[in-house]
Amino acid sequence: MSEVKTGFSACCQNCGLQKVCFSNGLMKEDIGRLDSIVERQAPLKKNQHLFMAGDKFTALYVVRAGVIKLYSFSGLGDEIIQGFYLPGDMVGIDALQFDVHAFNAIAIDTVSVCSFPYSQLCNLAMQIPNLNHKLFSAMSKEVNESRLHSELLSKRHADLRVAKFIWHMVERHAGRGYASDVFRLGILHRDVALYLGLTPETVSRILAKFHADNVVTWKKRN
Amino acid sequence: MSEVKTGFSACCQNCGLQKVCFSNGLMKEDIGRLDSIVERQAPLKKNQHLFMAGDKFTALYVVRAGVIKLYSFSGLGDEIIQGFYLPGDMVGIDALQFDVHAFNAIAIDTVSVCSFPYSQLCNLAMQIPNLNHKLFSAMSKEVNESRLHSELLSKRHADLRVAKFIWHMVERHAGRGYASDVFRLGILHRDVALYLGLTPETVSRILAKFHADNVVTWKKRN
DNA sequence: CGTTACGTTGAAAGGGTTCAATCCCTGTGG
DNA sequence: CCACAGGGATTGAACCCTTTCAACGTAACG
Repeated sequence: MSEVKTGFSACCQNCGLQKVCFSNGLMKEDIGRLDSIVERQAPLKKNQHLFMAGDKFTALYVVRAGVIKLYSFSGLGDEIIQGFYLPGDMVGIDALQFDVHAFNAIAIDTVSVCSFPYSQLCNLAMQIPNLNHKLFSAMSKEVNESRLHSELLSKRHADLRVAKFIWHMVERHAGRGYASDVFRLGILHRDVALYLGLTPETVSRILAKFHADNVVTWKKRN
Repeated sequence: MSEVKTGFSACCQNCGLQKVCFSNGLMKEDIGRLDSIVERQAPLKKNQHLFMAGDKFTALYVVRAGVIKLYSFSGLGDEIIQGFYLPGDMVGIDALQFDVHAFNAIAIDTVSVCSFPYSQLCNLAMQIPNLNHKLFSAMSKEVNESRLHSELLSKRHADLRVAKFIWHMVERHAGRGYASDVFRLGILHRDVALYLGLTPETVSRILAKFHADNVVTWKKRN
């Protein structure tokens, strides 16, 4: 779906996502070694799970194309959305604490991922200090993203949340070199609402208001 | 302030926090090596900063006694509280992404911390696979805590947020072996409110309601 | 003993939720 | 090719809860 050039990356060296992948900045030689442990499975279809809460932890993933939604359930029934992962983002860090996944990860799109078996990744990291640091950095990034989410949720006014959310998505797209002023956001209003702690109706109304003010234009476009 | 037995831990070996510290589970010998790089400075006084946003990253910290508040500012003026760190918790992970601290860390209490200079910690981690894994695990824990915070904030009803917050604090105290049904929560209502995305007034009202229902009792007690 | 900072309590106002009805788009099957 | 079904988006009106603003109470500290 999303207009991503996957770049037909049979290997890391000519992957179009090098600038956003955690491998960015490693020496060519080291990237090669990393490449040798990557497993690239068949793409996930829409609504297929990458992993589910409770699954045993085996590997860290990097999104290659599409969007992954991380979510869980609270108390009874209500879904909580923790984040959306775009190409280049690392998924699965939640499982490192207990060797078991704490959340569910589902494909919103058709999604393909690079899979890094944890034990092998660890071995490699022990030999390549830079790689180890990159992993730390990626995890720190995950923490900070999550804190940003908290910041969003603590805004009292719904329009601020929506505005910041859109802005954040624009930035992430820009950081990936995609056209950032016009892009397809393959995320349901329902999911945006859940992510922002709002209802779909509210999101709809606010977007309508933005539209009226010509801040944002449509056809699933921004 | 908080009735913590600091245990006069001149070194890690006889520290009372071993069970909650990230070093938990390492071999005695390795803990010794870890101990050799720890720096234990003079305690922070109330309202003294451990680090501030923008500070260069030099070390990871583990709280030994007291409570650290992690916070930042949004847009203009309004404070956002990201979390409270109790003894045994690791602070400073936010800085790993860019080698610069993203948030402010301030002492709520009198606080003492163990400081682990990052470069030395890294060196050590490269030699002790278990230690490296513990670091990953600690970061994952940080991510998951943060996601829990998001979950709190996405609750619509204020009383649920407060209840879950108290419950979470009770659990954390219990996990540290403190009396979990009666403890001193050295956190201002103002700070609780900010952490929960509410106003102090609302928190006050809800606590009063809980009190009336005999769910929670007082004198800064639970 | 007065000052300051924090907590409580009250009443009014505003904004988001809720529930329900309608619309729109996509995909399906005749 | 068109009609229909179904999921999601939109819109409307009433309600409810939190915020806001203000005043008052209270504990700590010099």
